[in-house]
Amino acid sequence: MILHIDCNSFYASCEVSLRPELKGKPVVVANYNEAGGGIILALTKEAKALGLKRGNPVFQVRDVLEKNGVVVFPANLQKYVDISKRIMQVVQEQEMVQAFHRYSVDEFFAEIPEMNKQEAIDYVATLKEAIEHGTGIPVSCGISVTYTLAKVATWYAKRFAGYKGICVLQPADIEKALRGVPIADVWGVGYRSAPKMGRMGIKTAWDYSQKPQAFIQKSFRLPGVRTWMELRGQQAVDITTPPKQQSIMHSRTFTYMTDSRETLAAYIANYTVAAARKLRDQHSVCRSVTVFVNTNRHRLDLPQYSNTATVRLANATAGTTELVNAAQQAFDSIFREHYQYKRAGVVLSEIADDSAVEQDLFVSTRDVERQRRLMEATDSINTRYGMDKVRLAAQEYRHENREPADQIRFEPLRNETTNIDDIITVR
DNA sequence: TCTGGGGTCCTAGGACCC
DNA sequence: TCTGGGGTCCTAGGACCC
Repeated sequence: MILHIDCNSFYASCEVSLRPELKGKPVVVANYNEAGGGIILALTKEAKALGLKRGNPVFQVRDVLEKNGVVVFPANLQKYVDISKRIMQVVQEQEMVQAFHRYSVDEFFAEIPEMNKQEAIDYVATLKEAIEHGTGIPVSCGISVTYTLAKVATWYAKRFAGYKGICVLQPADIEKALRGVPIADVWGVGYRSAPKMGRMGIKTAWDYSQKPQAFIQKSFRLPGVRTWMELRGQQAVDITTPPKQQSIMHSRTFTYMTDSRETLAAYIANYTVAAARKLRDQHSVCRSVTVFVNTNRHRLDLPQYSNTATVRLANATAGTTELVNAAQQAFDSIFREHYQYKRAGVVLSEIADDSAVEQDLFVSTRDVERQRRLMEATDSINTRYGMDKVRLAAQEYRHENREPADQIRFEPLRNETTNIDDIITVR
């Protein structure tokens, strides 16, 4: 049987677990942005009760936030990853858990032995209690025979208080359960396919599962067939993640639009430096560098332009200077004057282990070694004294002189899991 | 004024080959 | 010049996930 564990309002729960006095209060986590906040990423149920939703731009809901004294935290991914790993530890200490996977920062899958419904509920209740006691994070659990059905079970566990956060779907329960789930809420069905399915008369997960396979194949291709099989109780999804990441991205939406080539080039350099650092931290090298730029897609009154360019390197590398050079080259090939740019980013791909670097005939091993030592030195200086204390000239740029926005109040950024100065005190 | 960031997988179609 | 039939490889873009 497949067990799915889903953390409730994960980012918000993390903040509340470190600030217990906020329990029962409306709390949201939003990504921080100097212009007045980005979008809401997670909210407690008290915040949901105020009508707030995931994805709301902060500026649109500031009145609701302020009037109700909602506590707003800036998103702190590293902290959430740390807490996620602690949850993983707790689960792995439990008996009978096999093939355990962390699917995402807030979701886990495991296999558990066959047992009857009541035994499964009792077993998972113990596990759920261990997680909540060990980390302070409330979770919902679903159990069924495939990954997709286990997620359907969790969908019920979250929605109906009667389940107390645990729902088991046995084969006999599946038809009734699928009849109650809108097709758009099924794992693997996104915002593009759901309306298309609606026009075909597919309203629920059950409707989908009853279509002929050939029809599904023709309309929704392989991913659609996998979802179809899973809903019919046959495992078709592989959730094991590749051991190494295949691409590393760093991108940002700017506070203000800019048409300046120099400013954009400096941003690109910064993003490349950040991505290269991530690459080295996982002991990898990459062979291609992709740069993209976008204008503001919400400003339909302005001319739109989006483009992307990839530069393939002669040799895989993790050296900042080489990667920045490649990124600048890619950027130069797609930059166009007179557009108001709003977003840009860098993607490193064709990633491999740094132990298996092919040697370039034309670069001496001495140069490679010097480059490696330079990266080690800059990384350790920047780790100790702060980001970008040592940087490339290409990263410099003039800050645009703009009035700071009338900002909503964010909680101070605290790193309780990684910074000794921020550690919590327990009495 | 202000609208996120980081990923994976699949496939159609172009560009080649004989 | 055009025509057919049989392939392979690559890549941009779409769709999905959190």
